[in-house]
Amino acid sequence: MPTISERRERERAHRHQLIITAARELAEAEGWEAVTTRRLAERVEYSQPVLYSHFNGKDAIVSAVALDGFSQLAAHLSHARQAATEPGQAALRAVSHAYLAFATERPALYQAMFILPTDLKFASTETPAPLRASFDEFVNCFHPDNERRELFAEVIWSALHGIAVLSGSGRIPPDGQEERVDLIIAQIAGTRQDRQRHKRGSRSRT
Amino acid sequence: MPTISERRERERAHRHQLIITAARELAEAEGWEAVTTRRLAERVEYSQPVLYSHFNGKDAIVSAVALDGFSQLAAHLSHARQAATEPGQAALRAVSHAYLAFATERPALYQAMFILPTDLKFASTETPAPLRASFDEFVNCFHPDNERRELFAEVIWSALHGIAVLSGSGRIPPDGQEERVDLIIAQIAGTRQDRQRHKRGSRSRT
DNA sequence: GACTACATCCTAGCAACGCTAGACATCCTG
DNA sequence: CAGGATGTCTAGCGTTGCTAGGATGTAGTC
Repeated sequence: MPTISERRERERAHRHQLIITAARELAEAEGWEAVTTRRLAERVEYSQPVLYSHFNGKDAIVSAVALDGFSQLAAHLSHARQAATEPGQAALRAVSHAYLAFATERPALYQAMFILPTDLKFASTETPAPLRASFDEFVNCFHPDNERRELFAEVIWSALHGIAVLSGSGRIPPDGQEERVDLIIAQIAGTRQDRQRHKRGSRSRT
Repeated sequence: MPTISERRERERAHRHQLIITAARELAEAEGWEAVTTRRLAERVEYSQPVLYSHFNGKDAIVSAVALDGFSQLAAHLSHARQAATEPGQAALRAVSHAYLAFATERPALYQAMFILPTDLKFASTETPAPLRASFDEFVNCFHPDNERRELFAEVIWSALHGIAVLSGSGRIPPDGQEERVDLIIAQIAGTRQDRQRHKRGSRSRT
């Protein structure tokens, strides 16, 4: 067993993660426009080319940060959902608030996940697990018998994302978030959803 | 009467608009990453510095394109709303579909309006008229007596924006848009609003 | 009509960007 | 201890947004 190259591989993996966290921290401290390959290299105390031995380019680094972010988001949402006193609407409310809290408290990370161009594959067979896990937190707020729970999850997610990004960029007033979320949940996950159950087949989502 | 400098001012205004449309056309043809100051200057057949005599920088050019876009969007939505056979939910449905159609058919323009960094002031006293006009198209789908019509409009807009941007970037499957919009409208503007009536003393139909 | 004053526009260049080739150093292997 | 592979850095390429300073042409005055 080549224990010697194992150590190298370990060090390499460690440095890989170091780059990712350095990029995230730099972005969270000064914004993504401040994350240049030079400054990032300086921060990890290596020269620029080592970045390219780990990632295909800057976009790949952003993608790695985003993927990390999805893991954190999935954990965050999962925690909120399981902390809810009861499933159903209460869980959905908890997850939704957790989602918006994540978006507002970590804007740079959220930006990497949803706004900056990344290489991540969404909604396909090669979708990374953390992405799917985050999405499933919404899906699992609905009853398994609900054939349209994925559709509901998509819509909820979209609405929350819209609220997050529009208020984050000042397109809608930043205050009153609470009110909007409450309205969405009341309308989407209110009693109506029970009536939907007997209708319509589901769409396919990979 | 300084007819001589008037002509200059006219020519200058004409060139101003020329730059804006050239930027938009270039973005729509090859994407915003292809819109560089050099290529744009070449396209309007002037040198780079003239761009800076019209705009403070590239962001200002993008902002001007975005502002133009909001005028088009407002007209587009207004047309759809007034073409609706009846006000209320039908109008909201028409406006929503028109909004998503605009977003998908003119992705580059939509990107300038909502994703790229711009200097535009939203949701403030100095909000440009076209922005407010676009927003009001949603507001006007609800009955004036509805005290929460602005809130409803914000939520509808947010949800639509979320759908547009998430599917546009492949975060959710691009097909099934129709279904999502239908769901949102049904849930937001559907029968549930009747329940709001006895709760808040208002009704949302136009 | 010549001269000054001014506005307009372009050539040339700066610093910073993402990215890469090739030289240099380091380490394991035989 | 040599040889080769591996890893890292220096240096530089092409492009970006943006700007200084000179050239060119126009307008106004004697």
